[in-house]
Amino acid sequence: MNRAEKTKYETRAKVLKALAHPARLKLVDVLSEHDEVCVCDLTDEIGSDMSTVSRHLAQLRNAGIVESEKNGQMVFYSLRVKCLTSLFGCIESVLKCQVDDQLKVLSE
Amino acid sequence: MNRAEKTKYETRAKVLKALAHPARLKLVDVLSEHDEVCVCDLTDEIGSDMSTVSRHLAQLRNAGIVESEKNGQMVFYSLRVKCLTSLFGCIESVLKCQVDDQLKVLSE
DNA sequence: TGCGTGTTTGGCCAAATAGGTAAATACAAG
DNA sequence: CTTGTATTTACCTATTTGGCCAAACACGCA
Repeated sequence: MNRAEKTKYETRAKVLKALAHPARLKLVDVLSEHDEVCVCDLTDEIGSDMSTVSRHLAQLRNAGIVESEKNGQMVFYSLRVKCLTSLFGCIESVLKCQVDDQLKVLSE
Repeated sequence: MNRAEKTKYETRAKVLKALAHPARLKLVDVLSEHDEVCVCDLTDEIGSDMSTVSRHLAQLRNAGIVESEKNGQMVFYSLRVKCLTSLFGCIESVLKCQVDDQLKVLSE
């Protein structure tokens, strides 16, 4: 891998890494169903400490997946990318393959 | 998050985690351009130790993204999922947003 | 059987990640 | 200015990850 290629895959990996955590996937899911959600509400959805949720959100923001806007003493997060549905569709098809494997093994 | 929801996001995260590494993204890219590739050739492409590449491939296989078949003393890997192009398209659009941000900052 | 090659695995270490508590910051209201 | 609420950050600890080397395996071939 040369320099350019390396950075290409590194930047892609950075985005995927930001998504590769159950709590952050849930956050993206919740945000895809609402326009803007404050950290306190997201904290309720996740069920972890608010500091933990805040850090997860910061990771998503660093990756360019969400953006935040302050309003009074609250911070509202929203999705920046709308294509995540197709992405999750792909993930699901990977999972479907796995299920098929299971069934295949059981029927042998 | 209840039990069912939790496992749902955990399984999804597992797939994303398997993809979230530059070397593994490169592997997927190479495999998407060929039918079957042996570990030795993939090792040349990545430029790491063969043991390292082997472990990366094992992770992709555990996630259901690739499959392997032994032929003689060589092991050939191939992609199981064909929709990864659309997935990478989505990643690229996230990256494009980031570039737009950069330009916006520079023009201010 | 023994040798050479391709692949995987075990052991180890350095670095990154996740999550909690507590402290710091920001803002609104009195 | 002080108090209370929302959010982020600092610090600490436990766990996971990535990578290399060496050893183990698996197979083809003499």
